[in-house]
Amino acid sequence: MINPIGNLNKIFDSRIRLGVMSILMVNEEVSFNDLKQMLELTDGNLASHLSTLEENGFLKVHKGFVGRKTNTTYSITKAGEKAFKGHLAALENMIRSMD
Amino acid sequence: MINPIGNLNKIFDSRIRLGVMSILMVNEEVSFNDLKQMLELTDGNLASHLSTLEENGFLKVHKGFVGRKTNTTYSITKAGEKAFKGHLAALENMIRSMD
DNA sequence: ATATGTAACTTTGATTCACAAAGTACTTTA
DNA sequence: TAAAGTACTTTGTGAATCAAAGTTACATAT
Repeated sequence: MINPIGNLNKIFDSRIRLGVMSILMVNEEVSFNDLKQMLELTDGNLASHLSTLEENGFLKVHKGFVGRKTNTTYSITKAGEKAFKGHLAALENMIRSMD
Repeated sequence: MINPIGNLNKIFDSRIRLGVMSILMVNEEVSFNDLKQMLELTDGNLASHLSTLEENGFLKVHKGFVGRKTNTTYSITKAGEKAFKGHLAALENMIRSMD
């Protein structure tokens, strides 16, 4: 591929999805509310980006409890990790291999 | 800023504008047609992204000739370089400073 | 002189995306 | 019982993306 942007993953063009993935790369499991606060998003906005990532098989959802309150957490899948690493590699490649 | 995506530049959410900038970071001057071929874009699509970058003061345009044919070239501005470097730093920060 | 070609756009129109705000269902705490 | 929290979904609006076609201006070939 000569085209320097051809290997970038379209899913990660979104800064929010990029942010979610980068958080999940270094944190095994993160709750909906923590993501919401870290990224300063409304519920609806976060939920829609999370479902895009889930539909693409990049993360998985765990519905549980903290004490008696519902608590949904998210973690990255193998496929998500692979795709995200691939995207970062493409970014690095684009930036450095141009000379 | 705690929010890991808060320092990303919105202009560079677009893969195409990211590609243009990364090309112009390492090539002093690049023609419209070269950009078009490198990024595999239609005229209109490239032109619109270029004008967004220009409106933001990130690149400048030189209208010249090659022999007798018109030849428009683009180069990065100081502001563009600064913004792009800032964006890359924010990306790196986001990816690495999360633990 | 006419037609064809090339460069660099602009315009148009359709589709998709992003986002806030409001609504929903369920539970919990005061 | 009322208020608040969790995790959504729905709705509506505006913005962004893109291909395709049209445009302007010059160049070259016939």
